[in-house]
Amino acid sequence: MAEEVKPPVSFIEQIIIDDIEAGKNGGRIHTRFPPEPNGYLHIGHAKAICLDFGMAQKYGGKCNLRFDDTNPVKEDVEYIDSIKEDIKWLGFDWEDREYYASDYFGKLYDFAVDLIKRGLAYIDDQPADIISSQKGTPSQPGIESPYRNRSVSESLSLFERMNKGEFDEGSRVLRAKIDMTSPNMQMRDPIIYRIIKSAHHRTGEIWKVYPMYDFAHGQSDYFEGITHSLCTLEFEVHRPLYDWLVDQLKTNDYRPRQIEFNRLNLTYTMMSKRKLLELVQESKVSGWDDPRMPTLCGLRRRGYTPGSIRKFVDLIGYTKVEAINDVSLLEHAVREDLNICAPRVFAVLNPLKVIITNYPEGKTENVELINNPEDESMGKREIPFSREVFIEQDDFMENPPHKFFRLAPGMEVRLKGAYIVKCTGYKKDESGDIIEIYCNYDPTTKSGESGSERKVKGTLHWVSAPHAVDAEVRLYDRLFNHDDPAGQKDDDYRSFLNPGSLKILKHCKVEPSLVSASPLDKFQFQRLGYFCVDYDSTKEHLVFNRTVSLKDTWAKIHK
RNA sequence: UGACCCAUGGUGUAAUUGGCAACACGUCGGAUUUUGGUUCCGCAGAGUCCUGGUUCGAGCCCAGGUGGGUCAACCA
Repeated sequence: MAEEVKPPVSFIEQIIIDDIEAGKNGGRIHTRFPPEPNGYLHIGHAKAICLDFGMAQKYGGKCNLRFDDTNPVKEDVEYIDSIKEDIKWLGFDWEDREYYASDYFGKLYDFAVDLIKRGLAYIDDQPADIISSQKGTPSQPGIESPYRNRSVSESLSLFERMNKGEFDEGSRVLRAKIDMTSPNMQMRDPIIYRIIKSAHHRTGEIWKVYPMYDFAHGQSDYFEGITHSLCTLEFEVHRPLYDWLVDQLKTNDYRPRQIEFNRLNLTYTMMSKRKLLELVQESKVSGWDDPRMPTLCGLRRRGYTPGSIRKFVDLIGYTKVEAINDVSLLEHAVREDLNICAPRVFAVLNPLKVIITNYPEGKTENVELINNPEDESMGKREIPFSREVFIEQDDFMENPPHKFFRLAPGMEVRLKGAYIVKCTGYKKDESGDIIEIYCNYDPTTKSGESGSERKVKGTLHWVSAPHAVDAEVRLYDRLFNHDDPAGQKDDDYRSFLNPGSLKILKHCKVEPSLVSASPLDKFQFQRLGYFCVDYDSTKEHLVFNRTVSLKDTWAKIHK
């Protein structure tokens, strides 16, 4: 019937398809994901991971994991495990191809020596500020260093002595000899090696000189046989340098190609590693895995599924436009995923006691409930029902507005899975707060039995009071109340922190089946939202995190 | 006195490469529903940043503007 609509491919995927057809690099597809081990992965990295691993997977290629560890002062082993865990969690596998830029320090050093010998690199003895001032500005050409034309043998011996530790950090650098008048600043004799005397997490004290990013990345791609080196837009101006270096290195037809795509930006979210670190250090959040953080460990703790993140990334696509994606699309992706896989349970966040006055005292009966109407194979369960139940405070109003399909004096509702009840009265305390509701139930209306056909407007979730289990529920909302918290020149992002981003509810009542739940288990609290068990949770003290609320048409109408 | 990149409904992407601007999310209606969820149906919403040019025909090609972004770390 329906026309076969071929799913659109991104411009990058189109290039890959074309390259395969043209037989470029022997028709091979080989990508890499190159994180720097200096922080935790966030959802922006997930976008890159899905592309790097996804393209390899789809086109019968491979994707390497390569830690870009060229700067020992900023990087640490501590991050390596978390990065690997997050990639696996997302559902990708680098098999045995776990590499480090530091694996290539020897080859890189040799290549640098080779460039010096070919007159394409030289040692500059000037300090950083002088080199910087000679670089010119984007609109003015730079001027050449007085050391630019020193002899090959002098550069060679200085480079060797730099690596032996004979000189102080910052006293000399190795520069590629390209073009100080290039309109592209990256080509104005870029620094390719600098002296660093800190120990490296993998190579220890062996090296005293370390390659810069530009001198490591493209060559590492080349050494690994990468065909498509995918990175974000800000590296676009580095591409001529990437190509220049590959040109000096290549010996046959093979060459890696750098292609840039747009970074992920999300509304009400901040993606800068540095600022996220500040939030952690200033205790604005509980840590890198605070459920409000856009880190993968934060999203995981919040209850996001790997599938929902992949789905989201798939939805937003890859282009060269600097876009800001709406978080509501991410939320849509989790709801869609969780709707299929999360079992439904009853939990009352703000309990209000209902006494069913005509129900026998001391009686308990079990009622049967479907675990997930979207998936029959998830089966059924029984929960206890009795004379006293808790309902949500929001589900009762003394003076209800039009179209309020819940409980109010004289009104009838169904307690889902159990009986239809009618409100006969209520009690207030001295301060006027409603503390108890009285109802009559209709014994002929039990779910599944003949009298249950009768329709009522509203259906409420509930928990039997004597059987209820206490739980703590953490309600999370967006961390910032500005849709672009980091993009405001005149205001610090901290001024946009949402004071209501975390509300802790201590005395929630949940159905007894939940005591056996373990951390990261996901549920739909019926009529409320999706929740998952927090790491802090124990059998004695249950803790749930709200992943995302259900869509709430009533709240919207009523706003 | 620069170079490079980008510009399509509110948002994100498409458009068989020059042939009636489509999809998703969101919004707004309606149906179904023992979740005000889900599902289903439907409406509204852009004539493709501007000005010219080429062409029978331009979102797509060309020229010139405008607007936005990136580049001046011994960071990646």
